[in-house]
This record gives sequence, C-alpha cells and structure tokens, in this order.
Amino acid sequence: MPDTGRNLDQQIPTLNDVAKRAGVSTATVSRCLNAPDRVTDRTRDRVMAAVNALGYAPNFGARALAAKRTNTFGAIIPTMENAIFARGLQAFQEELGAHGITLLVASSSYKPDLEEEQIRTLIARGADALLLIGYDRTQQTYAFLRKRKIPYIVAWAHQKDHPTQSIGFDNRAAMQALTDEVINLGHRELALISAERRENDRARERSEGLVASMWANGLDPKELRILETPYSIANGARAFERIMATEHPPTAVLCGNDVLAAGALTKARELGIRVPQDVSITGFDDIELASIVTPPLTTVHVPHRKMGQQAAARLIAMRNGNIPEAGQELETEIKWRGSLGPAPTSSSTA
Amino acid sequence: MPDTGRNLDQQIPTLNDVAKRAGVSTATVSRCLNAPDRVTDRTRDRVMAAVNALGYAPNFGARALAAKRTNTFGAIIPTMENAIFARGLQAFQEELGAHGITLLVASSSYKPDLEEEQIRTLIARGADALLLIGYDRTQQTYAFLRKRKIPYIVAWAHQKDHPTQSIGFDNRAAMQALTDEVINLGHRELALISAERRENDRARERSEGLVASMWANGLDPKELRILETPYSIANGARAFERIMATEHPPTAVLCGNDVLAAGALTKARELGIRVPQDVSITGFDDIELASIVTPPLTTVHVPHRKMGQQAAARLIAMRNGNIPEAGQELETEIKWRGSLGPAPTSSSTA
DNA sequence: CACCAGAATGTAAGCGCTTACATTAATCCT
DNA sequence: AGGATTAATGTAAGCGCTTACATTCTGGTG
Repeated sequence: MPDTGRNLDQQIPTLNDVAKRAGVSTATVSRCLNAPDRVTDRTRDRVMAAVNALGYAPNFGARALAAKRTNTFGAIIPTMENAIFARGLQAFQEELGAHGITLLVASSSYKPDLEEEQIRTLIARGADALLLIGYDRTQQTYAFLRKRKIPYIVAWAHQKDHPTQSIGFDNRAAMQALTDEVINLGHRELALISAERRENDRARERSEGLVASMWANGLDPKELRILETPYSIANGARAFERIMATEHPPTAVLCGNDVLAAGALTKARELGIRVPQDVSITGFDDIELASIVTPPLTTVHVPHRKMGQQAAARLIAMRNGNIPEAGQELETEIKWRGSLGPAPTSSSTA
Repeated sequence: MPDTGRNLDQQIPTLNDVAKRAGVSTATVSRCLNAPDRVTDRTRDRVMAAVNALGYAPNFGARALAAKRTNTFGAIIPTMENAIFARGLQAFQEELGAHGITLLVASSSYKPDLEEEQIRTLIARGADALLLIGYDRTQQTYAFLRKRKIPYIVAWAHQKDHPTQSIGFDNRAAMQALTDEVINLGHRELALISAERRENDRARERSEGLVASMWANGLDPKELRILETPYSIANGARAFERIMATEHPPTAVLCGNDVLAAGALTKARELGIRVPQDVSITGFDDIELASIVTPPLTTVHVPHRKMGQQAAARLIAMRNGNIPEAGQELETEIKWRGSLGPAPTSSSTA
C-alpha cells in the first residue's frame, strides 16, 4: 500500500484547498470570507459549499500575521473563582461584542509574575488592547506594555493623580466613608479582614481608608486588628473565628470584600454570635452574594456593569487612536442592609 | 528632520530585530527561546539582553503557523456569571498548567449557535483540544469537530450509552435519587424550577429524573408544576414567588440548580415563608453558595474539582494520541443540609 | 600540526493567510 | 458597435516564525 504523497484525511483544510475545490483563486475565497459583497453570488455559493464540505475554518494565526489586526481584546483578572469580576467582565464582553471584538480572558491568581506572563501570552496572541485590574504591577511590566504600545486600561481602581488610563472608583475614599458610618453607630473596637495587601493596591487602599477614618474620628488605628487572608468564603470564616476568639473581640468587623464577609457571617451563625446585635459585619463590592446571605450585607456598592461597559468603550477608542483625557472615576455608594447595626451598649460575648 | 525609511519606534520588534541587535541569526534567537541548551551561554546572554532591550515577545500566530502546535486548549462554558463552572474550570486549568498547556476560555451564554462560533474561534486560534459542557449541540457542530479531528470531551454530563467521550455524572439518576428522598419525607405536592430545557441536556435530564421518581413512587407527574427560567438568583426568586402564589402551593420546591434555589430561599424569607417548616427547597450542584445561605441548601453534591482535573488528564491523553476507552461516570451524593424537611402535616400558607 | 567528530551557528524554505496590483469580464454610453 | 468604465477575479509578495540542512567553529587525537 504505497503512500503516494500526503495523507488527505489527516490534513486540515486550508484556504488553498477550498480554492481548488471551488475552482477559484485563494484571493477570491479570502474575499468571500472577509468582504462577501465584493464577489458574485454564484461564486460565493460555490465557495461556501466548498467551505462547508471541507469543514474549513480560517487559521487565525495566519490571518493575524497577514492582516496585522485581530479584533481581539484581552482581559486579565485576578481570579475566576468568585464572582467579584464576573458582572463587570460580562458587561465588558457585551460591549466588545457589539463592536465585533472577541474577548480573551486569562486569570493571574493574584500573582504579578503570572500576570506578566499572561500579558505576554495575550499580546503574542494578537490582542489589540488589554483590560487590567488595579495598578499594582512591576515597572518591568509597565515598561513592556509601553514599549509595545499596547493600549490598556486599569479597572476596579482609580487614583486621581495617576498617569495610567483607568476607570474605577476610589477604594480608599469608599472604605473611609463606610468606616465613618460604622464609627457613627458607636463602634470603637474595629477589626479588618483584608485580602493580602502586598501586591494588591485595592486591598491596600481600602485598609488605608479605614485607618484614615479612625484618625479622623479620633480613634487610634493602632488598636485596629487586621487579618490578612486570600479571598474565599472559608478564609473569611476562619479569620472571623480567630478575631472573635481574642480577649476583647471587636464590635464591628469590616471586610475587604463581600466574599470574606459572607464567610464571617456564616461563621458567626455557627458560633451563635448574633449579627448585628453582638457584632456588625460589613462587606465591599456588593456582589449578588451580599443580598442573599442572612442578614444581608451592608456593603459598598460598586457599579460593576457600568465600569465594564465604559472600560470597553474607552479601550475601543484608544485602539482607534483616540486618547481619552484622564481616567474616569465612578461613584460608589453605601448599601445599607441588615449586617451593620449600632454598637452593643452593655458587655458582650455569646 | 528627514525621516529615512521605517519609523523605528512604531515597530513591534520581531525575531529578526532581536537577531540583528544581538548580531546572530534568527535561527539562533529562536533556539535561545525554545531550546536554550542548544546554544552557548555567552550567545544566550547576548540574545536575552536584546530581547529585553527591545521588549520582544514572540508572535504566537507566526509561531503556531511555523511549528504546527500551540499547547493551548480551549474551554467553552455556558456562562461565567455564576459559579457553577468556576471550580471545575479552575481545576481543569491547574491540571493543564502542570503540563505546560495554556487555557483559553470562552462563554456561549447557553446559545448553541454562539457555542459553535466560539468553537470555531478557538480552533482557529490553534486550540489543540476542547472542553465542552453537556451533549446538546447541533449535528453540524459535531460534524465540524469530527472533520477537524479535534480532540474534545464533554463534561458536566455523562450518559452511559453515548458514543461521545465524556466525563461527568448522571444528572437524571441524581435528581431521581434526590426526589426519592423528598417524597420519602412525605411530600406529595412538588414543583420544579428548572433552567430552560430546550437546548440544555443537563436541565432536561434533571427534570426527567424528577418525573421518573414520581412515577416510581406512585405520584402522577401531571401534577408537577414546572417553571422554566434562565439561571440567576433573581429569576429563581421570581419563579418561586409565582409558584407559591398559586392556589395549592407545593410543599417542596426542587430547583434545577443552587443558584435558582438560593433565589427561592431569599424570596421565601421575604414572603415570610419558613423553610423547611412551610416549604422545603432543594438545589443541585453544591456550589459554595449552597452552604452559606440560610438555611443551608440540601442539594446534590457534584465533584467539580475531580471532574475538571480528570477532564484535563483525559484530554491531554487524547491530544497525545491515546484514545481512552469509554467516558467516565463520577459519583454524586446528596448533601443533607437544612432546607429540606418533612412535609408539613396540617394545612398550609403563611 | 593536520584531521575529525561534534557542537554552535547560519541559510533559506515554507506555514496559511491578506492584499496591492495586474488581468479579464461585464456593463454602459454615444 | 467600439471604447471606456467598472466589477470580478487572479497573481504573487510578504507577515514572523521554526527547522531541515549546510556551514563554520571548537577542541581532541594520533
């Protein structure tokens, strides 16, 4: 059984195969696919038949190589595990889709070096522009981005004076405002369950906002107990347990994020600690979770969809060569629900 | 200021640029990047310096084109909005990562035609293999997959006799088992809040399992009230409200999914309906959400991580030319929590 | 010191596509 | 009907990379 030449059915069909089968040139096939109206109906039908018969799908790499544009944007988010970024990303995707742009998503697991790797991957794959979360990344990464002249935008954070194009909110101010309310309600013993702040500017800003509020209200931030732990419900629960096991448990536990707060809440119930009678708990982000736990979480509402949608709009503008002026700050607002109440008057402990 | 020739700083650096700058050939640069030990230390250092100075990143498309492999797998999930697929996907990704494979994720919004488009997109982008959710897709899509000889695996579902390679569980049997328990507890008036079953085999199987259980237990499935609605907490709440507003409200509301069940639960609290005293509610999937709502959900536990991990292992084997025998069925188990209780004995309505 | 194996490097041919430009076919005017 | 437009199609040159093969260096050996 002499194998004369290539093994046909192992072959992925190429433009050339389609062209041969349809009896036209490769250019015509290409036009059929990219500019159908520049081709006769008859020809188009013939070509399309060949495309289907062969199960042809254009090779993206080759196309990008030849055409020098991909209509693909990339987004690198810290995690897909919880819903923090889901809604915003969905809106981002929808807006892109409306403009015929495909979105590629990668996650960095909150690791800067992994993030840089993902950035390179996405760029190598031809991403025309990038959505990044927060400001924290190495100078090296920023330098790379600049050198490549890739349009990118930072979301989920916004610092007024920062040169980087961004769309988000003032994490610091938002947390400060929330803390003000907590203190207003008579709480003096505060604790914070935060995400790891080392390489997470949002977590850092939030904790700074809390401290700022304490200063402003005449409380000594040294008294503030802070526990750092990666985002997850279980970690939130664990942290809460440790905090409440101390000699003078706080009357209010602020959490850097709704996920952590949900964990704290569950653990409270488990321990028989009443929320908010015995201790108040607050979150941040206002993801869906916040409104379905018991009691529902008092938290900072973040305009996820708006942020995603506008990030897309801006990024598209940037890709098209329009440099929007500064970044944009979105408003947050405190969402009052049941988990925050006045500080208990008498003693404590369940 | 005569601009002689190309504008250097607008140029994306290529292999060639690196080669020139390092004073070597492109082949050597390529080797530095792909097989560092086939090159002198001295040369490698020089090349790497050039790479960094230029901010060079290889063009993936060109590389794939030349090398004919990408080490990239794709996954198309119905939605990123809720956590149903998050944990499994994370495990999938981790396992791939351990083998040096990059994962590209796309979402189809539960739309078969969008899914087909995404499949084409991912294949065009060079995906070596694909993870798909459930069996439901057009013959055309399957034909395309077959023609392209792309290894793919179906997850989150498993039907014994089905020829398609899959890893998952028996949605039908699991739901039937759960319903058996519900009926055992004395419930006779059942309702189901399901995802749309039209193009979702998992939802369909689950509802069939429920019906089967009713038959088996001498109940008439005609009495079963079914409400279909897209997955979301809000929709679950709405559906629950409508169901409970009927003349003879059921004593147990089974939900096709934890997200729907969480919605039902919240609405119940809102309406002052006690769970499980007045009505029992069950979920499916056992996502994190299930254990933090109040009361925690009795649900079907699905081995998400195991599924993701094994899907990856199988897919890698398939890509390497090993055809695993049949698909694999994973066990589910009923997770007893507080939301399911005995049927109320007396009358009803809050 | 001439010779040679083996390592290091260079040369150049594509990979599958788009697109500027050249060619041919169809259409319209006068 | 003939020539000028315009539309449809074809030709062929790359896009940035890998890799088979050719060439040039090494450093031992006899």
